[in-house]
Amino acid sequence: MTTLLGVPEVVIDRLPIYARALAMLEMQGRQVVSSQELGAELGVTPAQIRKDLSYFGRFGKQGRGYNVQRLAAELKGILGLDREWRMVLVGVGNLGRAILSYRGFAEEGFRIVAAFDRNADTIGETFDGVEVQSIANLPRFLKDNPVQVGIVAVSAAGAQEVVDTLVANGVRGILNYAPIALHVPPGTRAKDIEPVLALQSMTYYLKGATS
Amino acid sequence: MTTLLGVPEVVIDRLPIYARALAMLEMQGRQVVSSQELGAELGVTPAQIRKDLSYFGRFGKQGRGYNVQRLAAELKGILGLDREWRMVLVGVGNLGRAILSYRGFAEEGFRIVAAFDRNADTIGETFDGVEVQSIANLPRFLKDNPVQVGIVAVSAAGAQEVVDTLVANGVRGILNYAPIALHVPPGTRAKDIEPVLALQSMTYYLKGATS
DNA sequence: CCGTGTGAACAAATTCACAGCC
DNA sequence: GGCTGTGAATTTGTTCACACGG
Repeated sequence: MTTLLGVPEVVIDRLPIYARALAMLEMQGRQVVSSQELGAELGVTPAQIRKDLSYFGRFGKQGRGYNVQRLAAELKGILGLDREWRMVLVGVGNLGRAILSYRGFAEEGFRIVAAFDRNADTIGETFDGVEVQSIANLPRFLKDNPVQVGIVAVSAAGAQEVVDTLVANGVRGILNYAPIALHVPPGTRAKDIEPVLALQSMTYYLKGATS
Repeated sequence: MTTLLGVPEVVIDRLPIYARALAMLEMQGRQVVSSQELGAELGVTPAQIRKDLSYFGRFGKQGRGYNVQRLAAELKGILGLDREWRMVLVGVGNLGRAILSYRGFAEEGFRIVAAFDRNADTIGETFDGVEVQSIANLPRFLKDNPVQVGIVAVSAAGAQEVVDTLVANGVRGILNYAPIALHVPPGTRAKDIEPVLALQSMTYYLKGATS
């Protein structure tokens, strides 16, 4: 039981995985689950689940396990998933359009409220109900509208400048699809979505295999 | 200096980041770089870079640093990026189509050689030069063609079955876009691409912020 | 004098193992 | 008897600090 501010980031990164599994169990009508079962499902040790949860409280009952509905709700609360989050997308090329059409964000309460691009051909067009604005409008938009997360889907060359604009206008969460290491000030969170990097480390292990 | 088989996975996961930065420096015509500079660029300590590299050899020169071209080539060799990798895509919905149209894979030597879906309306259509086949063809295709990686872009409900088919037919690398924890046997590598999970842990830190 | 490579020191994360409660 | 919650033990990963070569 450490102070709330001191929860290791690896723990925080696992909580959404637990939350997702619990939501699934909840849908299946499951009432109770043990750390044993949850761990088997997720490929995690039961002790790790119990330890992770212990940072935030005592949610289980000895001899029984965890109430699925209760724990699911607790985790949502801890993570801040009991509210809607507003995001802007910057970069509406191929990748940006795919992001706009992806239903998974909205389903989990992450709403893309505006999209920006610098390409004159794209500005003014509408994709999945979002009209693309000039990137010149981005600072004003951020001043006038609450936005918590910026999705960066521009090229590596343009990404840092976009991030600087987002950060300068109060956006403290960045979801980065550009293939570059971003620089963000303390207090800002950036997460990289990098399928190519994932493949490039996987190949190390596949090298030795047949085929 | 540990045995090659014992390199920690976290180290392997960082190598592609180094490789990418070095490729960039190389394009800029840079000859030499120190762990200091590289670390500043990537937000990593110089000691960590040196330690990571020391698992594989001695690539630097005291007092000088690393030859950019040489180190870039070494890392590519270590990771197995000096060859082409063949992948199949399973699931050609919205997400699958976005993956097919993504140029980033091919640019780094990862080629999607076939795509499969179970939806009769989609089978036979062509996206970005790849014709969609019935998922019933998947086992035969894998027997007849060398494929190292399977990209899973089906729903959570269908993902495990797809993975089982891939694994049963010799695919040892899985790039998973489905929002579920997969079960794979030892010797198989699975990596999850999960933008929603990334957002859901980010919100923990954003909760307290203004706006 | 600069920067690598690396044991040694340290810090972080995971797992163990068991007391306590249902 | 079953399973949580948690200190203690262990393992894993990171950083230090310096001998050595250029």
